[in-house]
Amino acid sequence: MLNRRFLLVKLRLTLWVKLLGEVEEFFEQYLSQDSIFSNKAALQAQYIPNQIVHREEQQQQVARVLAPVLRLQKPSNLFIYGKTGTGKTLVIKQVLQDILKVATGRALPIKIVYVNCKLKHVADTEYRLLVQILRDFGKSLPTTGLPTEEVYRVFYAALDEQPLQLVLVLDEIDELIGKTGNSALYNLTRCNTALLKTRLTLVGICNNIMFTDGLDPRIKSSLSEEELIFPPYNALQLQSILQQRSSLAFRSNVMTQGVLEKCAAFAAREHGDARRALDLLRVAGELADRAISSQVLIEHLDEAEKKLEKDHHLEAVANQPRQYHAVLYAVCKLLEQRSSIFTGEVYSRYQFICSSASMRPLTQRRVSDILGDLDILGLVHAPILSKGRYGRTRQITLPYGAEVQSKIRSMLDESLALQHAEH
DNA sequence: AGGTATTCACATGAAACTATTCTCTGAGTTAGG
DNA sequence: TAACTCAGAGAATAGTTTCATGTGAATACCTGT
Repeated sequence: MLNRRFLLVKLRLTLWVKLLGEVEEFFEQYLSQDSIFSNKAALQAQYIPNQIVHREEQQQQVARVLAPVLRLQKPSNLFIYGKTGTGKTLVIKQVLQDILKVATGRALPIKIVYVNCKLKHVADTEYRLLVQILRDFGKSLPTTGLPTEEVYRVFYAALDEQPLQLVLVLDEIDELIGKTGNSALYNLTRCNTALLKTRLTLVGICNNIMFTDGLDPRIKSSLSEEELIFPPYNALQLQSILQQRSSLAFRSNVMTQGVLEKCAAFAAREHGDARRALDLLRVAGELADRAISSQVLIEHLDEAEKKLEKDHHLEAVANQPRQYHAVLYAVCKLLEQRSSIFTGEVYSRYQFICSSASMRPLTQRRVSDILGDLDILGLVHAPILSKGRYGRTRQITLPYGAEVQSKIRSMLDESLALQHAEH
């Protein structure tokens, strides 16, 4: 008995030492090879390059609209539309940076506040938005508990402490409206009537061009005194953007023929999203680096595309609450047997799963919403289908391959910790 | 044959409710002079 | 008497439930030829 144990321990130890040897060897090799990156940050979304290619015109226009601020006159409010990855945020940040540079040089009382309204629990409600802005003024307020009026009082007081030209940039403003309705924007657009010394200029950025349709016309007219649309990049433009960034990010001669072209083509297919193109290139670079290759090859790019898609799905699933997991699990289980299913079936399976995971089941109304949410997240495909006399429901399928599916299923298994096997 | 009424199985909207997190306020308690 | 503690009220917010209404096309039924 003791002998056997000894042998087992010895075996484990040798395995470990062997593994250690391999890992060590990998590290040695990794270090001996120079990284193919020279400045990886240049491929990240936050990076602001010195020159923004294919957006010169928009840059000029934004600058022209906001220029009066330097003469301490209030510029028109500006509204910017454009799909994700069309350079809206980049352009506005660049222009504001320049304005600030000139202003600080001449000690002009100009302040710029940038808020991303999408950030959950940070600036996605009227209250939180104000608190977030106030933080820029060095005032900290509780995250809850105060009446909104009180927060406004502090807000006005802080803004009016001394004469100031304030430019407030609200990125992804549609998120704010979606959640809180018109009131937040209405109050902000009317801010200038309540302020004595300070002038507030609003710059709204939004991905959804249809967004203003549901907006109160009064807000709409005051918010979009000037409008600017950012068109998507085409494949050629994406290519030159990638060219610019890759020359900053990678060492010379790292790119093989055709990688940038293919990368641009991938992204152009998805409505010209430059952010996605850069992500793709970065991941391809990382994969090449990890494989201790001295060049980024087409294979790395293909692999990167798969990895990005898989990571995107897995991350999205991991971030969902438990009830969403239960619904998704019901969908996965039912789709093991059939190619498409309907809401009612999902609900009854979901109830069963809830009982085996000892969770209190939600109502069908709520589950219907959850299915809609999962559809928006791209975790299920659930278009509404009318079956004539047999009713109207969602036809649900899964939009990803078997490999991702099984990963997701095991992730859900773990999260739900189902006691009795759910077959 | 062609028209229109019905029917199904949910989708969708609105309002109300619940639970959580947090601040503010004032009453009660305690410690120190 | 000042400092501290603690419960209760009030507010914002997220997540749900309840109730009511809407929806689109297959099918059933009716009408006129």
